Amino acid sequence: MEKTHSDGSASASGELKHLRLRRQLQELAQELKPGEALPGERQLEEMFGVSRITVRRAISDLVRDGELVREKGKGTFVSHGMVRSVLHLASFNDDMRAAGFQPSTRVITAELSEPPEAAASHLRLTGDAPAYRLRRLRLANNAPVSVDESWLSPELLPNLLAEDLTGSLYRVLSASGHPVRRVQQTVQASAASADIARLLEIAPGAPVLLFHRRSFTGPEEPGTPIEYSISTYRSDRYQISMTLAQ
Amino acid sequence: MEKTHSDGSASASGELKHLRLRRQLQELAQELKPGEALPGERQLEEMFGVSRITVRRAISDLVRDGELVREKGKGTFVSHGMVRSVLHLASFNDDMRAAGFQPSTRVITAELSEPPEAAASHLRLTGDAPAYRLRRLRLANNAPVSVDESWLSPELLPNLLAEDLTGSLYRVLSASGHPVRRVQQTVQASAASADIARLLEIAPGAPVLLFHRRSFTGPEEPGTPIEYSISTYRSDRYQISMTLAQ
DNA sequence: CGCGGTCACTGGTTATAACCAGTTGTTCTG
DNA sequence: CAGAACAACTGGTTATAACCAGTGACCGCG
Repeated sequence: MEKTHSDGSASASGELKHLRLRRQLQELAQELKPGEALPGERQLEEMFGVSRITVRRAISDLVRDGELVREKGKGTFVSHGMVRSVLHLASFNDDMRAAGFQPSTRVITAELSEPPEAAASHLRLTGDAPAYRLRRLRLANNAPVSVDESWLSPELLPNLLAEDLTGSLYRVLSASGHPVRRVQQTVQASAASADIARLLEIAPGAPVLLFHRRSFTGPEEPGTPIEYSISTYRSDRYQISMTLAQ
Repeated sequence: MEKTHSDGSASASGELKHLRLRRQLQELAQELKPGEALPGERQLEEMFGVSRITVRRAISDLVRDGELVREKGKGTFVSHGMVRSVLHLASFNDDMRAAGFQPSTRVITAELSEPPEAAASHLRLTGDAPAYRLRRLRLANNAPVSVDESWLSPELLPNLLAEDLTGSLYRVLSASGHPVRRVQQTVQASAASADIARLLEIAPGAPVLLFHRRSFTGPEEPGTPIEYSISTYRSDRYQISMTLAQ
């Protein structure tokens, strides 16, 4: 059998090879369960008669869309599910449970450390004054959904590092006498940085939902700043829901 | 001078070539103004002594992050600015003006057409009943910010296609006796599809903020469905802001 | 039996090359 | 002078190739 050869642009049918392969791989993935492995890249290039770079391109697109997951040395796997969250001062754990998932939290970092400018400014820290830095991976059914990076006031929370930080942070703040009463936050779409991507098990550059949050405690308006945080959610496993009226 | 040659992995300094080049290109872009062109890919490979695929990789990352913009046949350009929107029933135009941008709207499609299942379901259309389909590109200072794809009820709006659709759609609905009183929407991060990417002048796969919206009119609760829409916003030019309290 | 090394696999990076398709500017012809 | 054709540029796609680094299984040695 004579092999047809191509150095660029669309195939005979007018469709780009990587787009066609992408669809083919989607179909292949649908016959598998979450966590199951696809054939390796070199196998796929034999199976579909394309170059490895075309295979990688098709897989990269699917990885970015959250349909596939790649692990160096191990392979490429079928991906997971999604949570929809209403915007309110609810805990991650409650949201996950409401959606039928089993939440858990892995504390990656809990330390006193010098905060970035935005956090220092919100927490009204002067000079090189340190703040608590918590970096936590939030999971649903043991699959990563978000990375929360929080900076907290050491003045208000002298014993924070002695607390159990694997549950709701807001519950911990409340039990310490500092319930979060008000939050200002922004939401945007972004591309996952390399280290966040690794934690969330997504490709660097995959779309993520990014929250920047400034939290306040105390009864007065606007309240005393207590937390500055950046939360990064996997786009395939988390979205926001709301009702607006006038 | 002897050319050093590499077939993979990190350079002598331990840093991946495409990451180093990415930083170098960021610096180069900072010396330019939005809209100004970078040197072409083949020039960049000469300038930085890397292969074209490495140049393309570095540029792709910056395009995905919204820092650069690529146009086939024309070149690669420095990118634009950002709007922050509070979640409310405000118009796109008002939001843009509030942020100091000059809004405009380009109507790409305005037709009667068969709606997708989700739109038909919301609008309570039966069988093959058509709906109005509006596809509009929303711009700020003549640069694309979002693509709005709306499906509207022909029953409530018999003369919609005769209206001026380059302003606020909600104002048109209001003037037709059907003010939007309530909206249910979800927000997620997603990767731009090829056709949306083209309209928004971003790379296919770049992160975008995706709104799915169900709008209701009329005084009763929940109201009469009048619009189903999907809006896709460039992540580098649009984000959401909110205050939550308890 | 346990640990370390090797091998065969995995994905990741980078190279050169070829070709396609879009854009723009210049030149030639009617 | 206007339009068409051509050339030189642009980014986009795909190929083959080489090498790197991670993973897991298997084998050999202590």
